[in-house]
Amino acid sequence: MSEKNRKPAPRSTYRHGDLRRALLEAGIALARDGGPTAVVLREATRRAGVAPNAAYRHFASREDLLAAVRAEAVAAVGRAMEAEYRAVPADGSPAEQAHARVRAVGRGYLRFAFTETGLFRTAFGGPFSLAPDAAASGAIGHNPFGHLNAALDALVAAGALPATRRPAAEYLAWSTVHGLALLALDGPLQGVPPQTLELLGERLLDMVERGL
Amino acid sequence: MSEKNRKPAPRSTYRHGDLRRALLEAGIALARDGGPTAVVLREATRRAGVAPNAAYRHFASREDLLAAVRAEAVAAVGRAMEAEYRAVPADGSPAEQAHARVRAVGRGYLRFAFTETGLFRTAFGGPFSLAPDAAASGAIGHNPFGHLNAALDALVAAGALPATRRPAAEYLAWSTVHGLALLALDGPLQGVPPQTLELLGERLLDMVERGL
DNA sequence: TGTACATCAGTGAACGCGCGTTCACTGATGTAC
DNA sequence: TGTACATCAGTGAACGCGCGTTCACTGATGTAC
Repeated sequence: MSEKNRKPAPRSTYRHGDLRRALLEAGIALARDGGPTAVVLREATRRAGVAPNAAYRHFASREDLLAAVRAEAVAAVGRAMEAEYRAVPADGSPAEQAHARVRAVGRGYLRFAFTETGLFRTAFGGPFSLAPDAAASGAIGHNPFGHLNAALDALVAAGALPATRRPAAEYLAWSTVHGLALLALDGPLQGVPPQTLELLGERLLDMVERGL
Repeated sequence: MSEKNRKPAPRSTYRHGDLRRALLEAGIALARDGGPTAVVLREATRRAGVAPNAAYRHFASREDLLAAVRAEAVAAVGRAMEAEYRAVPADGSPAEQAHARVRAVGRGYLRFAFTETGLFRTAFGGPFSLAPDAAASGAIGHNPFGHLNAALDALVAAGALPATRRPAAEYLAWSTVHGLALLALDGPLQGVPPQTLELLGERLLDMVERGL
C-alpha cells in the first residue's frame, strides 16, 4: 500500500518513518506470491530499503514477522467471507436466507483460496490456530471461524438445522471447503480452470447443506 | 526393515549391498517423524553409514529421493485404506455393503492421517498428484484415489447413488476427509484426543453419505 | 529561542549453520582369456 | 585354476549458498532547561 516498499531506493531521511508497517507489508507481498516460506526476513528488509538487522527493532525474529503476516492473511480470509456474506440478497424465507449465508461463507473461503493462493497458504497451509487471542492479537476482528459459527447458529435459529446436529458442525463444514481448497492447490485438482472449481465448490456446498 | 540403517556403524564390506533401499528406508523413517522437510539427503546417508555423495549413485538429487519416499507414503495410505476396506463384513444388502465400503475407505484415510502424521504429510502435505504414472512408478499398485473411485462406482452399481451424481463425486468425498485430516493435523483440531477425532470422522462420513 | 543531552531507530560487518552438490579419487567385484 | 582388466559403488575434501542473527556503532529526533 505505501510507496516505500515498492522501490528499494534509499530513504532521504535517516529514520524510516514506519518500518514496522513497511516490513509487514513487504512480508504480506512475499506471502502473497510464494506462501509462508517465501516470507524471508532479509528480503523484507531489502524491499523496505533497510539493513537486514533493522528488522529486529520491530520483530523479535523471523518467526515473529511471519506470525504477524499470518494474522493479516487470516484477517483477509475473514474479509473475503464477510464480503460474500454481505452480498446475499435479503429475500426468501428465514431458512432460505440462513442457508444462503452458510453457503456464502463457504464460497468466500473457497474463492479466497483459489484467488489468493499464497495468502491462503500462509493463513492455513501450516500449523495455525484461531483461538480468540489469535484473532484479537492482530489489528482485526475478522475471524473466519467466527463467521462460520455465526452462520450455523443462524441456521439453527431459522429452524433449518436440528439443534442436535449443531455441535461440531462447524468442523464438518470447514473440513469440506478446506479439503477442496487444498486439493485444488496442491492435489489432483491443480490446473483445473477456475469456473470448474467454482462449480465443484457449489456442488460441495450442496452436499454439505444436504448432509449436515 | 533391514538392520543396516539402524546403526551408523561402518560396514565391514566396502560395497554397501543395497544402498538404494537403505537410503529409501532412512528417508521413510525421516518422513515418518518429521514430514517431507525432514527428508534430508545428508541425514539419510548418515543413517546408512555412507558418505553424503554416495547417494548420488542412486538418486539424481534430494528431490528425487523425496519423490521416492513420497511414492512409498502414498502407497502406505493406499494400504491403510485397503485394510479398512477388507475389514468390512460381508452382510447386509448390496446397497448397505457399498455404503459401508465407501465409509471404510474414508475411515482408512483418516486413520492413517491421524496415526502416521509424518507420512501423511509427505504423501499429501505438499504438491502431489496421483496420475496413473505416479502410481505405477513406485513398486506399488495401491492408489488411494483408485480405491475411492472403485468404492463410489460400486455405490452406483448397487443403486445407492444416482448415476447423475457420480461424476466428480470422488473429489467431493475426498475433500471432506482431506480437510478433516488437515484440520486435525495443523488446524484448530490439533490436540483433540484420537477417539474424539474418530467420532468426528464418523459424523463426517455420515454427512458425506447423506449429502452425496 | 537556543543549547545539551538522552534515546533509540537504523548501520555495517561479520558469524555459524547445514544444506545440496561437484570434483577427482580408490578399491572391491565380476568377467574374459 | 590363475591372472589382467574394466566397471562402477563408495570416498574424502571442498564449494557456494542465503539464511537468521549478533555485535559494537552512529546519527537523527524530541525533551529539559
